[in-house]
Amino acid sequence: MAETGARDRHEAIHHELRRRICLLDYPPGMKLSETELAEDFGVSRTPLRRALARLEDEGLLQSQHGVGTFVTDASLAELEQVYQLRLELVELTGRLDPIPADAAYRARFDALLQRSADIVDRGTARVFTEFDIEVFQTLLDLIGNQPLRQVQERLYYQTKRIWLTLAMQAKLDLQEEFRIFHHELEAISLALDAQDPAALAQLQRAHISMSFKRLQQASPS
Amino acid sequence: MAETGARDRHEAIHHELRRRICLLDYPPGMKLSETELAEDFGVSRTPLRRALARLEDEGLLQSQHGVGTFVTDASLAELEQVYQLRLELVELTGRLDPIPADAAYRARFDALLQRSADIVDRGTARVFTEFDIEVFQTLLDLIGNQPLRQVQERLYYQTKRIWLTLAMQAKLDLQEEFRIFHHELEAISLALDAQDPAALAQLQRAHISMSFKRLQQASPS
DNA sequence: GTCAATCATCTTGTATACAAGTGGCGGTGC
DNA sequence: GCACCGCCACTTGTATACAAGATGATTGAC
Repeated sequence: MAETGARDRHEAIHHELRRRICLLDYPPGMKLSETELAEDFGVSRTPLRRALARLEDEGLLQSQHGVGTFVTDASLAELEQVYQLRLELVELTGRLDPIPADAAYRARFDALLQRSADIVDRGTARVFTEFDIEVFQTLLDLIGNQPLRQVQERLYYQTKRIWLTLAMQAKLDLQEEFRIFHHELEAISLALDAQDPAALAQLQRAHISMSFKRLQQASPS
Repeated sequence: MAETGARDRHEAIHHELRRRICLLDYPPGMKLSETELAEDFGVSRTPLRRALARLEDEGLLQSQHGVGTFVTDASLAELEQVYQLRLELVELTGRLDPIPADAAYRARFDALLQRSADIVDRGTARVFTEFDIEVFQTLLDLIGNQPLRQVQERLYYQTKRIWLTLAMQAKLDLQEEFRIFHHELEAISLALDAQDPAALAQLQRAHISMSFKRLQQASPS
């Protein structure tokens, strides 16, 4: 833990902003004010700008001198390559140093599975997205290859906004989406019990692929 | 081209520092001075620190409050996961939107092939590394999937230092390394002529794999 | 002599003042 | 009425002063 403490602060701001962008609190095209954000987080512009710079490197923001800092678009067409890469990478998570799930992890995942059932009954698009992020972060812990884990995380946040965007435009059948996701979690739970990381990865790949197909159908091509 | 001009300056500094780290001008463990670097580039610490922050995110630097900014180690053991991931990713470059090589590109590559022959005769470890970077950048232009290209570039600079480190410790047979690399370029040239991106990717994968094996044998495990 | 505490000096991290740049608003000439 | 020019408010980018932190030397007590 050679962390300086400052690094933690940067990470916290970066994570929070990334979360807000992903949940469309800051929708695509929105102009962000550096001074306002700095006040929100109780820091000056300097450390805040470090977080903004990283988000810009990650493709979630774009700054223009003298104009403003804007949330980037999340169009399916532009992010199709990201989706295709995600498909391949998630399959790699089953082959490159997969971390076996112990009893504690399975208990943790079962808790998620329980909550998933609730969401099917009385969930909203936003609650579902928050839950999806939590599930994703949990599944990241099974990736032993650290650089692969980092890339996966980056690509996830680039593409996840699309689902919520279409969902809020009522282009998606939420009940159907919730039900499919719950089914995916049940399948993953089986793969965890079977201690078969490759199968787990292929399950995820299949669902990402199908989700992408549904988004394509819902999106005005 | 909405680039503000400032972005270009950041990129230039980032690229130059990355190059110096990769070529061991700044060897692992070296302490970098922000003020000195700022003077070198003719800017203040503020924009320089943005480049340093990005290099830290990319794993090439590490800063400690009150102590200094240090070049990270490039041990084969720690970067084995990066190598394994590179193996898989380079294979993907042949499947995800590969860009066919036109006549102009083949001419460009042939020029590299010519220079490669010279290096076999009278090259040094450093000249070879500079050339390797140039070849790598050229091959990047065949990757149509942009996020894949970005990840490839990041991982390359993380691992490339290892070769030069071992080479300067006289742990590698330079003549053999040069000869093998020239052979790889000849094979790649054939794949370009054959317009077979998948074969090209597999050739690269094979050579990365063999290079990794040689590094493992040369490294004191 | 040895140990410990304090201070000097260096580093990175932060806050703030200022420069560079953009866009809009209004005045002005016609 | 309309086109054009200049000014002004606002934003991001940069430079600089200052705070926080760490290391090593130095000085003092014992």
